[in-house]
Amino acid sequence: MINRRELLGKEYNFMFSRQLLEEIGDIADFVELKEGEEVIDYGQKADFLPLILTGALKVMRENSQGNEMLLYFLEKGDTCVSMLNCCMRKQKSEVRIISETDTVLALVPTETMERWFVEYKEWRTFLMQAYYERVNELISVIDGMAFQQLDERIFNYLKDKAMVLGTTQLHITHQEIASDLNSSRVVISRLLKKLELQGKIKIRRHQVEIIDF
DNA sequence: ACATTAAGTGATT
DNA sequence: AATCACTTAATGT
Repeated sequence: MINRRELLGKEYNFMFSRQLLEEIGDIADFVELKEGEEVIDYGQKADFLPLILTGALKVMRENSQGNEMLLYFLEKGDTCVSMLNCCMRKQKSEVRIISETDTVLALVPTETMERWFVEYKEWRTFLMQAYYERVNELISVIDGMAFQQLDERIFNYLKDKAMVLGTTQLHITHQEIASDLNSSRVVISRLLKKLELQGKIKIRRHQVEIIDF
């Protein structure tokens, strides 16, 4: 087991009172995930809400034919509000969540969460804020799909990814980009080449470096 | 040396 | 922007 209090304090000190931090530390289930491990799958139910202490998660969405794409990343200090439906209202998950990096989560049981909602103003504020941020994020996802050219989407995707990973050197294949954006490898390769010619990125095998942040 | 996987190219829809 | 068919390059066994 790890220094859970220290980890908690690091991201949530300014958000939560000492008392609430204590409660989280006592009650939440702290889990460590390796990169690529699944938090929840489509159709699953959950009875917890994850607070992200370190690392990042990616939230995926798929259609009935099994085409899957990335919705957005979640970082330390975030929580996954799309799981609120899932755990509070006993709904099945509409998304799949996977760890993008090694990650530490604090899983808060539903009942506890509901009690906190009554007892702690900061907790209400936190959830409302998280909700607000996700709605905005989703709107930009829609903008991307509806109004942007694919090359813009790729570039934004790369910048997002660089942001959550904290590096401009991304270890990624063209196929992986294609999967996340629900496109095909061939067109990704061509558009990456175009972005490179524009001086925005640098392409190496298994790697894309962002130049023009 | 051979197989596998990633990436590049031209043509077509 | 997607798909097909094919080539080339890099990497693992």
